[in-house]
Amino acid sequence: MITRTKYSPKEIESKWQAQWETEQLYHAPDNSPKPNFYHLVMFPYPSGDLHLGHWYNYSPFDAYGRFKRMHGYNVMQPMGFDAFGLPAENAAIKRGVQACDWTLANIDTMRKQLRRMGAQWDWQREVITCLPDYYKWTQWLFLQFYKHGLAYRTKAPANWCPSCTTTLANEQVLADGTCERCGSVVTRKEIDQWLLKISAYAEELLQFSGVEWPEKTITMQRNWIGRSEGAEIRFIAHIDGKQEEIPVFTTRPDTIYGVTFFVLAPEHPWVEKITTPEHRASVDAYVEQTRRMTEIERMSAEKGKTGVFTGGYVINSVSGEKVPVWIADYVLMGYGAGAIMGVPAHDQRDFEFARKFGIAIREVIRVQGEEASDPATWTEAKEALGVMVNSGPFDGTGDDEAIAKVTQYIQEKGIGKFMVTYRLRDWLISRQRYWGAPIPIVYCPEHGTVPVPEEQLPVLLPEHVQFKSTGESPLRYEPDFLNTTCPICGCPATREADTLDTFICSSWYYLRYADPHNSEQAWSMHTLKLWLPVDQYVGGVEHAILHLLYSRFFTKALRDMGYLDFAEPFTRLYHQGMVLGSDGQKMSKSRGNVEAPDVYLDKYGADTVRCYMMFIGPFDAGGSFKAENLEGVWRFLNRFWNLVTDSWVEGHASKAETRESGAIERLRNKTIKRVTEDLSEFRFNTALAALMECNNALIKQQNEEVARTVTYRQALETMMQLLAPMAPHITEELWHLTGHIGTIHNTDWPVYDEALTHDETFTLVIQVNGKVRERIEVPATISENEARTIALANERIASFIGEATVRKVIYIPGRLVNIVVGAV
RNA sequence: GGGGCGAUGGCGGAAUGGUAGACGCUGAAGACUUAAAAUCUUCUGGCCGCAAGGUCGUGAGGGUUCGAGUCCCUCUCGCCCCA
Repeated sequence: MITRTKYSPKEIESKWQAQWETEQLYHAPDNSPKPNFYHLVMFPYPSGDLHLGHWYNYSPFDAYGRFKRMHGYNVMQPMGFDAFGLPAENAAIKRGVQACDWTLANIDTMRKQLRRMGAQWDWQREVITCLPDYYKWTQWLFLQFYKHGLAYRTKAPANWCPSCTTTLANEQVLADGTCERCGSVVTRKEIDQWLLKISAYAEELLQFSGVEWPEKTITMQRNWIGRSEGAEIRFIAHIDGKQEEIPVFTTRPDTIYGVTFFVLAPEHPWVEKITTPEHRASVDAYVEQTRRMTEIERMSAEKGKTGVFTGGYVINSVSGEKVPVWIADYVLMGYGAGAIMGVPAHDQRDFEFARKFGIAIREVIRVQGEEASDPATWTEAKEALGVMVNSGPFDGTGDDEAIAKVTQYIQEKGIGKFMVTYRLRDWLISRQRYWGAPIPIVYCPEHGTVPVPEEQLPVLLPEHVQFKSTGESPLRYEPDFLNTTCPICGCPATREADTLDTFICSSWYYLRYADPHNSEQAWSMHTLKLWLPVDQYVGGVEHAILHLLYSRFFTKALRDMGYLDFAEPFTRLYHQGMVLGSDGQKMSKSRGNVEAPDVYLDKYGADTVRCYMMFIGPFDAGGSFKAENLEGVWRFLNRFWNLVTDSWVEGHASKAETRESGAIERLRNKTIKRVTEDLSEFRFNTALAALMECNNALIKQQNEEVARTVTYRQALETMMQLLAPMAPHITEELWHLTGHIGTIHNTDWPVYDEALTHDETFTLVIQVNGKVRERIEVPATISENEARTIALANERIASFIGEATVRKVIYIPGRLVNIVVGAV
């Protein structure tokens, strides 16, 4: 016997959150007898505000984790903070606060907001990447990469803002190539920087064995890595009387006889040597002009080709022909060899270039069956494979063997070789920034680059620094930090003043969650074996390339170093969609369509907001946030609350069942099936719809006799359990109100009997020529013959058939009869 | 330019090749109320019809099929990724 009460989420939600926390209900122990399930969502940047996007992402995620928990798994669902990065530094510069204080205060706020969700976060495993007990191991990992030859330092171009006198991250350079802060044109500057050799894993990163990832994400990574097969061919240059070789990479060695010019990237070291004095001025000007441009601008197809002649020539080592050397910005230093052979007839970009500068276009590949034509009349390059023509000894070599034949020829002659190149470049990890993990390297005048010994880690980041706009890390102006001694000889030495890209921090956090408090190691093999790889990973598709590729690289590299024993970090991956403003546009302050969840939390409580997020639509599709639609979910939860409390107010259930009990039991089984299947497949919206339907059906009968049966109450109890993953507070409260002991979240997920998931009758649809003409309620057990007979005997149907001849009768069990009639 | 995804009522969205529009929002009418809110009931794709019912209808156009929102082809528009 209970008393009728009003659903007041405010009271029950904070009550249960406190209770769960006291019991540490959501801590996943390492030594559970249950099977472990590692359920991970991408950790947030601590902006200090848990916005609607987070709610949209985390609500269904948590519901799925709870669903797995009720299936008997020891679910580890950790939460942490990706806490290094620019916003903290900008806040520090702008408002004079310390980056560390700002970040930690934000984390406190967000932790509170995250608690209000009532999600099953395992707070005992929290990681915060900006704290020394975490970044100590980030630094340690860097040293392991260094030790294994996977980290190296070299001069690399960085985005440089001449007005702010600082380097910028790629993300800070706007699409038009200007600085996001001051609007000046960003140029490129060569600086000594650290890189990780991700390219060494290019080939393996193309493999995705054993992972269940969205196909499009796999494709995006494959395209990003950009494997291409071809040949390296060396061209001959005569410099200062000496014969030199310049290699180029081409995917089309079969077009070698079509080379009519040669292009070097403006940064190519040979530019200096090959340029003749009379072209020096124009070449220098062009190089300077190119330096001001971003790669995006350079590669832009709309821009039109530019370039200048160097005055120099190289010799095509296959044909022996002498061709002019140009420089042009469409050739990038970072890809291939930084030089290309220009084959205007069969490469569109070369074609455009040749047209613009009046360079000859020579056809050397002809698609079979095509007539010879004058390339001067072409409007575009012919890139298709074909038979070699105008190619000396190779004339007539066909499609399938042309590339192989030429490749073989150059290998034999020693003027080139088969080669695979990748678009993927090494990962530049130096940031001339303060708020990141210091790179644990010391520069000694005697011993050069010296790694900080592991036992001296962490290299602590000073908490109070001065910011100057010199374009260098602020750490360079912290003598206490910068000045140290050489670990080898003890002489005065300087520390590396750059910090690590924050993507390094997030490339291994999922490993640390397995063993977050280990002060001896980054993790122990033992705990890793318990939890890794991540069973289910949820996060935005915007990380399809960077974070997800870097993490895979880390995993593979660490496997090869012997620190772990699996090849892929995330077994199953799911991308949530994006939640939009009520106008269907991306939420942004400038559009004025930003919605803060807190308002709705105060009004409706977390359960309603959670459920609404799931009800918007398919999880991977995203959708518009519409405040008025919260009402629907709110009403549903209230109706459910009232139904349950009213039902139990009546006291004990009656012993006798009624005629309707069977239908209730069928409804219960049907609902279990629908919700189970929907949640397994991340279809939270339809799972809720099924529960709403069930609720509506039970409400219809709440004043009938059947409402006092054990069966009816059992249906309500099942509903509490089915709803529990999505609305954890209200269901927990009702579970206890209705006399249950212990948390609903540890109960076993309801099971259904397939036989009871179908009604005893169904609506048989009768069609004539595919048009629905009649619907008849028939027993589920009806035979085909009976169904046909009923259909043909039906009066209405007879009138539709009229005098026509019945040509065919199609019967779909459990659904319909279609009578196909033709003219008399 | 290439690749991918999508287009269903006033709105968000449901639909193993088989009853299009579940579920929810909005709107309308009614009940309760001094009144309002909340709640409850009924209706809510267009057109014709008093009704029964008919008819059209899933971006456009073709095709396959007894039957197409669903499969195939062409096109339009939108979003994402790559260039």
